[in-house]
Amino acid sequence: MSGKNREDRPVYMIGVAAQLAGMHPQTLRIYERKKLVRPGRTAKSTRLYSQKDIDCLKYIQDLTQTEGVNLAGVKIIMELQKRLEDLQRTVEGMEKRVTENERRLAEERAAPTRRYAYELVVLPKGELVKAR
Amino acid sequence: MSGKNREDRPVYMIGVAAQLAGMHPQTLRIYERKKLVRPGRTAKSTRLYSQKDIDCLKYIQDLTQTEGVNLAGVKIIMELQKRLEDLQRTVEGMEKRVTENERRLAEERAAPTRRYAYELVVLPKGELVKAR
DNA sequence: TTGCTCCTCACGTCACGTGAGGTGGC
DNA sequence: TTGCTCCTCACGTCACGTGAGGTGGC
Repeated sequence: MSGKNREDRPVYMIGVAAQLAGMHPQTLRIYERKKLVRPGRTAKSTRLYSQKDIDCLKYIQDLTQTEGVNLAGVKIIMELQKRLEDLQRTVEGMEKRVTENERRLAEERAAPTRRYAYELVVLPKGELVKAR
Repeated sequence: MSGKNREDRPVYMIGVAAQLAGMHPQTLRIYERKKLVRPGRTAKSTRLYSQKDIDCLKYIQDLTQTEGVNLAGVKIIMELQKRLEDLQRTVEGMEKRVTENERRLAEERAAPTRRYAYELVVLPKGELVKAR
């Protein structure tokens, strides 16, 4: 993976970002102070927002306008969402492991003879095995 | 499992519940209206709070007082917490399944000879097996 | 009767969004 | 210069907790 993809590249100045998100520029400054969004900065300290930041702003807007959540709540909700997504990925990874293991286990049980037969042929030519 | 355990039994009337949670009784009524807590009711519609309800009230108090979250936020946070706990239980169940399967798989691989040896002795007495 | 319960309505406080006012660099 | 950026301060609105006021059943 490369470090930053297109979505992560900070490109919009605050005025454009605010317009894209349908918000007041001052609101974006408030959100940054409360650490809800972390735009990049130019050397001259002008804020630069990425597409990901814009998406985040829209999500915050949904929580505050539609759901009526305040900013303290938004912060915690976003953290929980992140933890949920991480855990969801963990579950998916484990699901793969479980089905893979169960497939192997079934394989191992269905065909033990085949494997053993191979182990038998490594005996020296002409030798006999006596059954009890 | 029995349906209700000790924690779930609604026993405290609103005045006692409010005292235990360190809140105003009226606040408890507000929380019920917003569906943050669902106390039981007597036939005469007097609210009855369980220990679980009291714990829930204390959790809400922590979110509102310490974290500054409003009630809309509390509602969503509690839902997310529940989903996280459910998912956490799923992960634990899967972990058990993974380790159990991997143990069996290792067992199956470490001792194929033992199992095959058994399969060999079911041959009729005195019969011979010729190696290639 | 006392002390609880139920409810509704009103007020004070605080969070937050909007906007004004003044600055500085492309 | 124009239009952006940066910042701080102030005001209006709304959510929510507190409490009053009036009711009814152990």
